[in-house]
Amino acid sequence: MSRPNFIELCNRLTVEDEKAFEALWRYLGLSVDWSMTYATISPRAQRVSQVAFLRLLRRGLAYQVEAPTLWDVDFRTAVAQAELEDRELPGAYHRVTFAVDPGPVASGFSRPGESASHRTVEIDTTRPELIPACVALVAHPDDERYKPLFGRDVITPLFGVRVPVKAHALADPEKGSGIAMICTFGDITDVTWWRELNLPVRAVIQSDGTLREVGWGSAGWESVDAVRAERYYAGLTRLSASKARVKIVEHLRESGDLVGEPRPITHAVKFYEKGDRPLEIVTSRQWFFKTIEFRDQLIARGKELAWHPEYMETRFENWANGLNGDWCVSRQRFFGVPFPVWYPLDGNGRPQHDRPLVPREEQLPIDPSTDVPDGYRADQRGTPGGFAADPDVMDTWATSSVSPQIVCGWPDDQALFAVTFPMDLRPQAHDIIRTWLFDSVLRAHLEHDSLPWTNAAISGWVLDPDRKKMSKSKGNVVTPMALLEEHGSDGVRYWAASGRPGTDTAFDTNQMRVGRRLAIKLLNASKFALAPPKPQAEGATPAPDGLGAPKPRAKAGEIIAPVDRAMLRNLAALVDEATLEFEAYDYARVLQRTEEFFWPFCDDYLELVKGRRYGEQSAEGAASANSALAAALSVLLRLFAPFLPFVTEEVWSWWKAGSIHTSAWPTRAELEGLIADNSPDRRQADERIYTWATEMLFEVRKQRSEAKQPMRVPITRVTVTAEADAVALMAHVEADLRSALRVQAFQAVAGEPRAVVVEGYEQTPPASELRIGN
RNA sequence: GGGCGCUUAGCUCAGUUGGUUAGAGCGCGUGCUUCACACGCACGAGGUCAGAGGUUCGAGUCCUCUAGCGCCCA
Repeated sequence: MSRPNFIELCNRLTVEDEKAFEALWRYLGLSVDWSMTYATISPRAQRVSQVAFLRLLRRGLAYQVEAPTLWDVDFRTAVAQAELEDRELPGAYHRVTFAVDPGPVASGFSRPGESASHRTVEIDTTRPELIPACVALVAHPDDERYKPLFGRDVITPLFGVRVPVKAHALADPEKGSGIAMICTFGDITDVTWWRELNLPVRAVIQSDGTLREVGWGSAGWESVDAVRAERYYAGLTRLSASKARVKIVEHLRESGDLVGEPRPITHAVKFYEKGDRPLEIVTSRQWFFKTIEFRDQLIARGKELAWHPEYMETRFENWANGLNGDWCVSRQRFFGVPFPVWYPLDGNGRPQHDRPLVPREEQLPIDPSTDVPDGYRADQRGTPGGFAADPDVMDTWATSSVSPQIVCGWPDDQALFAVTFPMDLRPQAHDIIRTWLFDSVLRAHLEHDSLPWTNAAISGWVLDPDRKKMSKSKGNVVTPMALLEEHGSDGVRYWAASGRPGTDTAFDTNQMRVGRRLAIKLLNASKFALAPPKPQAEGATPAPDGLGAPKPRAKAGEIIAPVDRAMLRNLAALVDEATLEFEAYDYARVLQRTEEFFWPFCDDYLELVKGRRYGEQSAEGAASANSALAAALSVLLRLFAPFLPFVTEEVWSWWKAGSIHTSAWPTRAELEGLIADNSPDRRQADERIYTWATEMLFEVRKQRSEAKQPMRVPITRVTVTAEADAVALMAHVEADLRSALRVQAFQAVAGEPRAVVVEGYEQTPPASELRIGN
């Protein structure tokens, strides 16, 4: 399949996947501007990505170099440090003998303790197949055992290559025999040693993971016995590393260079996070973005960012401190944003990598594999004196890291960019702090000398019901659409919102059911709050399953009842609290607190005002309740709207114009403004009355429950004994209580201690007594 | 090996700068068709706050150590 055809198929798949994603997000009620979606492969994203790349190139912050690079032999691509993961694998230490080259210093003269032991030296290696790639041995500078060897040469087994013995602090005296073989390249430490000790390259692993052909005795591959080296190496060519290992161990055994038997161990091996075979390190030409030299500035940016939760900043800093190289952004793949670069070909058709040809910014995006650089003709592609495209594409994070710039219109819509960048918020999970977040901070720092956003809200993971991380390979992934259909989007969102920032949340359908019940409760409470005074009145048309607007609307009026005022003021306090908590990104607490208000609101307040608002007392009393209910409902709906967007929007549509989601956030003032007198004395008095009422509800309900009397049976008389000022409160709520509790008469008596005596149920005998207070 | 987080009722979790007798939901038990809601209502049982030490008049909360779990990094 050709590269353009492959890309075309990927694009088609992308379009399909995006449809599925968008359908899911819309179903979930995600409140984004759907006109501004983008894909990181779209022309606009490619343009931003390429413009940003060329600007870094011009400033010398993007560079290419032939360098040892982490390489996945199956994906055949370079891999960034951020994409690594360690996996514990069984391996084995092979103890291998190197002969010490007598050299000029060994003149029969020996020091104490130096004897036969320094005619050979034994190293331990887990990768004997890399012996042909060995360029030195290394031990710790303070290691007395090996000090005499520093500066001398040894001869590699089988291949007879003369290599120096070096000292380096990274060599661990505790590990194996305390002296290690440096190969080009077995692991990242090899790269460090190779760089810091200025060693030559003698690479044998190719990009497909097999051993290359080697001309033993030729330049760079000198051997004390090239014929013998050739003989041992012949069978290794084109074998994979693991097969070559088996073969070379046979050879070592035969030559007597293997000491004892391999000793099995378990050790951490670096993998590409998506890969199946250990990473190799191969030398190839790659593009890098300068990162290391900005480490301190990036850490400072991390401190400047408002993290939610704050402790996530540590992860950022740890990552920045652990970086040991610039960011390799080349990927040897087809589908991705191409590097917008060509190379002139010399007379022999060889690309001149140090003289890249770049397009003008206004030409971007381009695909160098199909577009032609200025000054060339299409038929010069790949011909001597012509040009060739850079074959690589960028790391996906290289594009994702400029997503704020993509969204904010950079560099083409300066007006939009000026008002939107830096953005307010990056929401993301903690596992990609080292990639998406870190890289985005880097790019904004380099390009705009600023943060890309002011806040980072770091979420946890959704774990499976057994608290295991969901992963495609483990097969414990739960696909959301079925859930949304079963529990409703509001129910699923309720569960999701209970996960606090930074905290992993186990998948819990039970919480979804709770959320669904809350949504239904809200629907029903709304139906009541908005119902006309007489439920059976003509024109009232409640829909069968609770949907639809009851009409005509309840009659409003001045709020005169103390319990109405107290409820509204409590709600006003909740609004203040919720506003502060939202501003602190503590959304889970807003939901919790709103819910904590809502259930007692239903169970106590609604019950308390039910009779009054049905007109049992007075028109004024009913109107007061109606006004309070309407105001409370309007505010509660808006507090719940971010969590339960669908049910709140439904209820809103019954009686308000426009969408609840574009309505103003509730304020304390809009509630307290409905109340004529908010003086401290009045507040306190109303609050005492309301508390008294809820205590009476509780006491009488408790006794009715203990007496196992159904609600339909009226209570004949309740005698309340309390201190005189408490008894005085009864007058304000007695009518409400009679109705809510089905009590025919209350009698309030001044006295101590407090007691509530239920004197009888119609058609039932005994009175019971229970004390409250002390 | 280093760093971060977690450990509170059977389960999932709240618990603000230390301050009465540690809370909620689910689940559980008892009762209830009460005209918004049985996807509901009322009431109830249920906790040595992982363990040990320390600071304090006072610790779930602060400090130290230990154990277990999880993540990130070597």
